[in-house]
Amino acid sequence: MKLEKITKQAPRRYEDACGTAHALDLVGERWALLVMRELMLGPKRFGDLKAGLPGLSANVLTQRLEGLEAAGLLVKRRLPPPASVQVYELTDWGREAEPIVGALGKWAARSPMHDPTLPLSSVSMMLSLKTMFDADKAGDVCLSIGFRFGPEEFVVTVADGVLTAERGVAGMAQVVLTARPSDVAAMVYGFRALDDLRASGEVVVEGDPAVFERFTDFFELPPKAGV
Amino acid sequence: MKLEKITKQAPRRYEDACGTAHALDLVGERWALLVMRELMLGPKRFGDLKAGLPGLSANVLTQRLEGLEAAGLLVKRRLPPPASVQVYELTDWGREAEPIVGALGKWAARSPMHDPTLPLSSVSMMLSLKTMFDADKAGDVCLSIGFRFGPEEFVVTVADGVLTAERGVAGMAQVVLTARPSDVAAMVYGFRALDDLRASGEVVVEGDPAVFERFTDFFELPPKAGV
DNA sequence: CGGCATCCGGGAAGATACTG
DNA sequence: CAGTATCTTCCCGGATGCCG
Repeated sequence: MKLEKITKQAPRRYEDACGTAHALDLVGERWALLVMRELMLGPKRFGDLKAGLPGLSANVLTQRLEGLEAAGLLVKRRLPPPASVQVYELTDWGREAEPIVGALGKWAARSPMHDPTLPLSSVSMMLSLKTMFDADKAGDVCLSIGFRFGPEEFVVTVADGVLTAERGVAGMAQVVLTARPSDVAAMVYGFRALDDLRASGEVVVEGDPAVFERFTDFFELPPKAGV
Repeated sequence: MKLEKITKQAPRRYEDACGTAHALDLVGERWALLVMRELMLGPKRFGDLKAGLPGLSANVLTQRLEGLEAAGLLVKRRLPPPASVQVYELTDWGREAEPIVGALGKWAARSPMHDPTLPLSSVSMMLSLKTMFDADKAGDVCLSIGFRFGPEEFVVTVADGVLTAERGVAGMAQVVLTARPSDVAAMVYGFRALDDLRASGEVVVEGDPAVFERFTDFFELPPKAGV
């Protein structure tokens, strides 16, 4: 007897013509924007999404995926054989929210109660690099760094004052780091030294470590607000 | 016997170093960002905030104001005599969220289910003008429009491809409109003609109506996504 | 009237267990 | 692995009432 599904009452909305209010109708529910964040660097499977969002339970993830799909922000797609696996992928419009996600992150980094030492997902680490990159500090330096986070690999390149971060084969880069995302954050934002983390075995470097240390100079956390 | 306040359990947080997640810790609760929106053009009183946010109940507004104050995004201030009235005012850091609020609005305006004919507050109307202004369309035109929304007055100026919108004395402008915010939106975004709304008495113009009609050419809604 | 506390009903979020 | 079903907890929204 589970045919009480007829109700399907409309989701709660701000009845407001303001675009900001409508944005919150679309992505204002808890976890929704973080689900989009996890998809910003490419499609993901249900389980990988859940793994990147500790604290999010499966039923809520299902609801958010349904809502975001209904809004036209993502699509459920089946990868071609031999993978034949179901993934969730942002639409073009969904991807257009990336600068907003980045701007939110940069803005909130000024919060006195922001704790940058908490764990974070590999995708948010990569997006953080894109957001906090300072082109002036980089000048015309040209370099590439590969990151291995367990089975996930990313390549970050800096050239002509532009930083790009994408999924790719880490081994293609000048230097390759094998680390946890939070350790990369600690090094890039100056909380821990590379040598320190290499000594404890938490970070493994293939290639010239000096290239990565140069790379970390391109980033700086913004000053805290108020205080 | 109301000393059961000891609980005070910590607010629910995403335990995530990602700046975006922390932004949602700060302003991710329902209504929080819209409360900030209402304060973007200057301090407001409790009752005026509530009036600008239909559907928001007083107890929830109290909670949001407490949360935003604890986060350092706004301060509760008492106006000097003879007003001697309590108002809520964004901090500098809080005001820095304005481009994010604007970007969210512009992004969400592309939603197929966005209904720009719903009512909206005077503040969101003014912010909408700032966000959707197209400098290329304006060229080097120079003009000023005054808006009267009941007791609230705003002045919008366009000069050298820059639009500013602030509280001020509407009568100082070249043209003054007395209207509801949603009627201004209808004209600016091309759903209704000025003459039409003047004929029905919903909009009153002091000064040259042609100046306002020129003004409306500087705005256009973005194309809908997907479809 | 403005600001805040209290109580209540409904619904969303969170945790766990279960199924194909 | 990819969800669904169920239960509990908590938040949201509305109403009421107190107090300055």
